[in-house]
Amino acid sequence: MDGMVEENGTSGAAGVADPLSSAGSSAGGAPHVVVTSIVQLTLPTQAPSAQVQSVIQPNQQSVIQTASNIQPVQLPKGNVILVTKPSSVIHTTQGTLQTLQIKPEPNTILSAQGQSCSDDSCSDDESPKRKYREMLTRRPSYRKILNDLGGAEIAVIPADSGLHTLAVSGTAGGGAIVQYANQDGQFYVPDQTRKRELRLLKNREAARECRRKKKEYIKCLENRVAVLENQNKALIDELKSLKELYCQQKTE
DNA sequence: AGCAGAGTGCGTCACTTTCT
DNA sequence: AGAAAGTGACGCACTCTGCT
Repeated sequence: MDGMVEENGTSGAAGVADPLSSAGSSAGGAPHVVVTSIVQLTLPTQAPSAQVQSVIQPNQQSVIQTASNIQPVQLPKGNVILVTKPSSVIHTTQGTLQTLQIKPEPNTILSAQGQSCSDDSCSDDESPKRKYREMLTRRPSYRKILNDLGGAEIAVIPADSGLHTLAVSGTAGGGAIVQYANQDGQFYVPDQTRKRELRLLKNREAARECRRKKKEYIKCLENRVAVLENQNKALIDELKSLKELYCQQKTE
């Protein structure tokens, strides 16, 4: 039996763009597909299942690390197989390596371009407009990614934020609210203006939060890079010493 | 000191995704 | 389906840094 790697519950997010590589470019350029997730990994020679965590890159070899503090979960059906390279490397808790041959299941959606798709959403419509839309499909939100990674907590907006203040008192913390005088000389804020101000304020807060989460996400990826670089270095060293040992035994 | 360019954060718009 | 939340892109302001 071959090993199988599945992503949990992001089947609707096929073909998402990497926020790092897509920085500064919108619709132009080929989208680089990156999905981060908790995945369920079944190894042929290991325990029935092991919970792993990874940055998965379709069309590329993917390095997957197990996280000992994560409990295995039951995954829903209809998952996305993301690792399609036969020689993807899996790091298990035991530190052993497995080379996996991964085969798409009948109901599999592959998120990388030009790969098999048997889902209803993949019709025969190959119009440029549809392709363009598919290309623009967003990756999951940073909240979702971070939740999937089981990493940093998303902070709750404090109760004394400007948003709350505005909702209660109708005064904006940031921009000015346009006021009008009625026939009695009293000032009032037109409903439309108030709605707009509220929307702008909310969006301001949302943008701030989004940037914070983006930074957190990038930090998370950078940490992962550091870990993987260390592991890579250790593996190279190990390979080197094994080679030396082999050469020694050969010459004897 | 003055200037130019890079880097960063913010507010806003437009659009997508998620929630109710 | 409509509202709310999330986010990419853009332009602007500000700071920092290296150069003259």
